[in-house]
Amino acid sequence: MSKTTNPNFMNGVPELLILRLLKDHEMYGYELVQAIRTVTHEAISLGEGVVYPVLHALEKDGALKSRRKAVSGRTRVYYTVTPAGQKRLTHLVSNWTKLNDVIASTLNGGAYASLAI
Amino acid sequence: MSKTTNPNFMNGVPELLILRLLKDHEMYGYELVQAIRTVTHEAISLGEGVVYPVLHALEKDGALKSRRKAVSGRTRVYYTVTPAGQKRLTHLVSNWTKLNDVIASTLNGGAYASLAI
DNA sequence: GCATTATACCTTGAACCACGAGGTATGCAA
DNA sequence: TTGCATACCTCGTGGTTCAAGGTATAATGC
Repeated sequence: MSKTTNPNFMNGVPELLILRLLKDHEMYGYELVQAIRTVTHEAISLGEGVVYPVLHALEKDGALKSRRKAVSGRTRVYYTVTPAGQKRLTHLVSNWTKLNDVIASTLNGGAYASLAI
Repeated sequence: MSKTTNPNFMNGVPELLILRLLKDHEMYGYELVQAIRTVTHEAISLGEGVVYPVLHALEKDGALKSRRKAVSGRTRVYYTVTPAGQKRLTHLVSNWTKLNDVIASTLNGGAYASLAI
């Protein structure tokens, strides 16, 4: 009777990164794709197929707000974080940090000592 | 033409935890399910539906070795890490650490300063 | 003596996310 | 004028994780 209560505990990292980057600067999708690559020194490389859907979902949820802006003939859609988005970001960061701590301590083996074997 | 080169960059954490725990002690599936819960202080709770398939896959890949053992009428399947599994663990840990570092530095905002804006 | 819980193994179907590939369109450089 | 970079988007696939179910034995509770 497996009783797990983690709703997909590892997911949502793209969302986390995107919210975090947008918190500092208003950005548009295409820019984000490259910013993530640059910021993570190529370690993480999210394609447009990941970024755009996340952006749309976050806006639909009220975590982001967008405005269209014409730049030299092309249209860019700039996104900014709403107060709701800010709250969501805080929550995601705290979750990630917690998760990370327990994984790190498990890898270091320290936590296992607490087990009664 | 999105060009991403991360084959599902966030996955494989259950595998990582299982290999890490088995490295210290020979364990059986049901025991692992609870060990993970205990070790992570309930932060991560992998069900049997996660653990058993991972165990089978790892054994099939030669990363684990199993032996059946009868304990008070019940049969337990104990798993140990093979040299190949040890190598795999090392690799997974290094990947996880690297990934983690870039995410952490992104969250801290330090990395963004390296962007030419 | 009987029912429930804990132990111990397992599989399966759905859900979800990330991915790659494709599609449209404009501007600029070779 | 051909190609590449910019800039937006969607869709189908695939791989993981999930909950829920199934089987069977031992121990505990009433």
